[in-house]
Amino acid sequence: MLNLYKTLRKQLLVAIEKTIQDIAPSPQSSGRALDPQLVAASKPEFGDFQVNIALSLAKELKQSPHGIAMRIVENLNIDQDFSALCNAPQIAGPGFINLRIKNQCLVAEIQARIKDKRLGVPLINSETPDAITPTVVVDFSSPNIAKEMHVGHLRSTIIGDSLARVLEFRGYSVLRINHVGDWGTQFGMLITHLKEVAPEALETANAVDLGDLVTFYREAKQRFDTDAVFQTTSRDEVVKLQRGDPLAKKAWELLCEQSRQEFKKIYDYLDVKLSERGESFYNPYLQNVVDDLNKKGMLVTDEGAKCVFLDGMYGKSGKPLPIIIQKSNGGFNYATTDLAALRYRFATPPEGDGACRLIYVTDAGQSNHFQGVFQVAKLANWIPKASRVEHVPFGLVQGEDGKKLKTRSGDTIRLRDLLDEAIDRAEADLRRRLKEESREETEVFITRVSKAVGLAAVKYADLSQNRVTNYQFSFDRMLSLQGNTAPYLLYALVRIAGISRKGGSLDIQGSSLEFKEPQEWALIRELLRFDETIAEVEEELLPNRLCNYLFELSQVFNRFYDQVPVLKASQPYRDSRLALCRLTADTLKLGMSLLGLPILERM
RNA sequence: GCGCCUGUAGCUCAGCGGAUUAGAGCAUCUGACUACGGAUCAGAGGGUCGGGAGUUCGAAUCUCUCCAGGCGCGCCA
Repeated sequence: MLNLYKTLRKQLLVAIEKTIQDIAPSPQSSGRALDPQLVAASKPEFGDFQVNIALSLAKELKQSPHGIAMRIVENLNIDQDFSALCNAPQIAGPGFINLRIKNQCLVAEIQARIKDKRLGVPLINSETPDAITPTVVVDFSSPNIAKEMHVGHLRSTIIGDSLARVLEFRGYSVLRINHVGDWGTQFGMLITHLKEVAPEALETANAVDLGDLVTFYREAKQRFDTDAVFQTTSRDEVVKLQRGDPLAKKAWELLCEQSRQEFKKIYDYLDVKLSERGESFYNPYLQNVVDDLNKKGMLVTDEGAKCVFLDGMYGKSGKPLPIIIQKSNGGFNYATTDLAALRYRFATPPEGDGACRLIYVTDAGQSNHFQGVFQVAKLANWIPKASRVEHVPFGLVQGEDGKKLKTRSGDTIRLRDLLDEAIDRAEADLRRRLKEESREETEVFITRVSKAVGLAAVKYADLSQNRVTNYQFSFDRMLSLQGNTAPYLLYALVRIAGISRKGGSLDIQGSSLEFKEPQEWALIRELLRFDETIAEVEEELLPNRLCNYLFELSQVFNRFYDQVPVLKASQPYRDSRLALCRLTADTLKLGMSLLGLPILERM
């Protein structure tokens, strides 16, 4: 109902302006930015929208809020366009103005949706088709080379993918960047260690498999933490790599390629598309970061490292906390890379992405880091005007014990295993159900449905929570097929497909719709909320808002389905109800596809 | 110690500064299959929105403070 909202807002502004002039005519009071405080009604019985401005104007105009509300309503009633849109406004409580959209307008909206594949969601450039398509960078997933993806990567991957899908649907040119960890000290560690224990891995492709690499990595990490000599050798190895040493580079390429193959399997499985552009990509730009910061006088050499000190950032013992741009041995680290990446993403093509918005989907533990990086970028004037840089943090994945699942010490659930188990459980559940209902289905059907249900359940469990909070990882909860879960949404879809199979054509033109049941009107209102939900997700980058909406839509639909007959109804109700079914299915399908969830007709 | 985040029903969580009953789901209890798939629907019980203060006509929501938990805090990313 975004377009109705906009229209109403305009009409309200006129009426409020007039009201202010009536009560307290003054040159200052006109022409300023007024907020009509038009919001969705807090309860269905209050209508569709409520206007709250009378209460805040009361003090300023020294009149009762109720009186002001009455005058606003009078002025609204003069407007014939308004009267065509809304029933007579009601004043409630101290001075709220309740608005209810006329039924015929709601029906017209529904008719428009039936013909609109975008279901009311406008394209970003729909009003200015000649404008350049704005580019948004979504930086997500970003596993580390030589490590296996674990449940922590799942959050970044799924959330990032969903945000990218929403932005793409809105018409942005989205760069899905996989900022893989392929360039840090970890590499020095690994190469140094492999030189000793498995030199063939550095010369021959696929000499060891990823599982072994993970073990080597773990060993290397342990040596790094305990052995000072190994530490220095490792760091120097990184510097060699960063300076382009051919042997180090060759070893590095082999390791990357091996990991890449493994990552791809997971991404294909999850139906996630990404462009790999790891940290190493920005290597040629690192020195510039140092030089430019130096020119701007922002660098301080401290204990041999080149640092930026920011106001208000202190470490353990109250000492100012630096952001290290170049290490004492000449190497660069992640702040430098992130700064180089930020510049590249804003820079105009071809030597940059020309983005207007940067979105980083990483765990909340990196909040401080990004805050620092963004602040340095701001001070250095590297963030163009009218552009946005956002860290999209998400909480930890905790074990049943409430503690963080360790990523480096080894006790991690492999992502692949998690997904497989989800699918296995979905399959067992499906087979049990088939037996109970004496249904016969082919193995192909069972495999396909289990995979879709399992993966959808895992994804949805993650997406449906506010990403900021930690979440306790639990197979049982994740895979539960009851309540606010993917299977519930899928089931609503399956029911509609069932109606269609039983002879209800969903190919409705919707030229003569007629509704009479409250369950129909509730469903209509719910369907029309889709566009504002998408707008919200685009702005706040919270996919759980879309999940909530789809769940509520499914609930409202199930109520309608349960209480209002469709196929047995007489015309014109039968076709009108079929139109609602069709629109519900379209909305669910589109919404679920924006979450990256698979869709089924039968389950 | 400092910084960031979180604290809402037994459990998992929604909640856009607004209306005498703060919402879902799970779990518990009670109903509904001669029905378009019951993986559903109707209903019940269950809350000092961590504590306190402040701003406001109005606070779960904004500010401050305290308490509890999580994460981070110099050359890992």
